[in-house]
Amino acid sequence: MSESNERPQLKIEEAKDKVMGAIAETMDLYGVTPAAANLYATMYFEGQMTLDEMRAELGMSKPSMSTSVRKLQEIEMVKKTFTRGSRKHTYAAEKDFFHSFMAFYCQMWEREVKTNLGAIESAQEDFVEVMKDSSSTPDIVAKAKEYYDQLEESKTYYHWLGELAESIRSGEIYNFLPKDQKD
Amino acid sequence: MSESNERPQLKIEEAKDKVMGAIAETMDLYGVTPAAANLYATMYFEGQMTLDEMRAELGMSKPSMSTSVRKLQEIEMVKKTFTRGSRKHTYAAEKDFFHSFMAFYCQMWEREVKTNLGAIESAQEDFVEVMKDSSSTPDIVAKAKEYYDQLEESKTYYHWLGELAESIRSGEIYNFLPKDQKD
DNA sequence: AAGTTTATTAAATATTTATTTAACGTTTTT
DNA sequence: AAAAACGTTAAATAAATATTTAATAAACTT
Repeated sequence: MSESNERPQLKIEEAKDKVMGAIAETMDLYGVTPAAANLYATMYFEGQMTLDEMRAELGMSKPSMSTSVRKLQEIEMVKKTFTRGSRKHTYAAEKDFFHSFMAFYCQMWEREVKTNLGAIESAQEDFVEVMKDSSSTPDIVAKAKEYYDQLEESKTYYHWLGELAESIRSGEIYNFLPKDQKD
Repeated sequence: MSESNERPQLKIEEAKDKVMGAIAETMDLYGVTPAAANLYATMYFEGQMTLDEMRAELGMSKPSMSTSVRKLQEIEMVKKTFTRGSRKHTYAAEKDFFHSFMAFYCQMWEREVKTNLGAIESAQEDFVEVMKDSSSTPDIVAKAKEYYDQLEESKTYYHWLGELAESIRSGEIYNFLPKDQKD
């Protein structure tokens, strides 16, 4: 690094830091650890990296990098890259935010739909049984019906959420909201 | 509570518990504490509640209820209700999940767009300056341009995310994905 | 096959976050 | 005006989570 390009070089680093800071700051929203957030922010401006390079860059332990990378792979924000000749594994940041958005939210929403809809269906069966049970007093039956209806109403939401996830996975959503919309 | 309705009554409680469990379990996705998650799950099957009733129901401290309620109000999953005659504040769960979805995600995405887009704009200005700087070597300029372009590309995503939030806030999204879609 | 490099797992530690107890301020009631 | 009820804030404790060091396992090289 020569003396004449030090100032611009510094400016580049500062500019990168601004963006990296913002990314790391908003990534808590994605439920990742600070280490993983910083790692992604770093990788966003790098090509592929090895665990050792990550550790050197962030000044953290290798297992921490290993764990963080795995977490980031789970939500598809980092992908493994193949590098012939090197024994070290290499990874690269997924830079297409549309892809990350899809992977993260669809996974999350699908889990929510599955878990809650499952519980709702099961509970509704119970409420029906209570309503049919001859030992239920009228006010018990009324309560059961009230809860049943409340759950039935909520199913509309979970179906919608599932549809939303599906339309994002399929890309159909972009017919409604184009990627390159200018306004 | 008479002896004859104990079985159905128990069944109702068990059915509620299933749904409450699922709600509490998936609410970690919304970044709330376990106390807040359990509180919302409880309130979902109740009408309005006072802090003391919450504490009694969950067996937790009053400040914990106070904090949890405030957090849930922030993401609009609980709203304050007016009860004339009582000095105690009363709160009720927002049972319209569409509303909660909107409040939570739009707030989150708008924060992300604002923070990251702000940093990106600022960084891009820096990269432009580096490119115009006569003391920058050709490879420095090339690097600056590369980063500039990468950021420019990413702006498409943030604009899209902002649009998505807007269409959810306005309800326009339901033209594309109707609430009551059956399939 | 032995030795070396790399990644992962396990156990221990450090840090952060959630929760509680205690204190405070505000509002209402008498 | 004094006392009581209620909610919130502050400090302390408890619990959970992230991170590290140390140990293990797997893959490659010679």
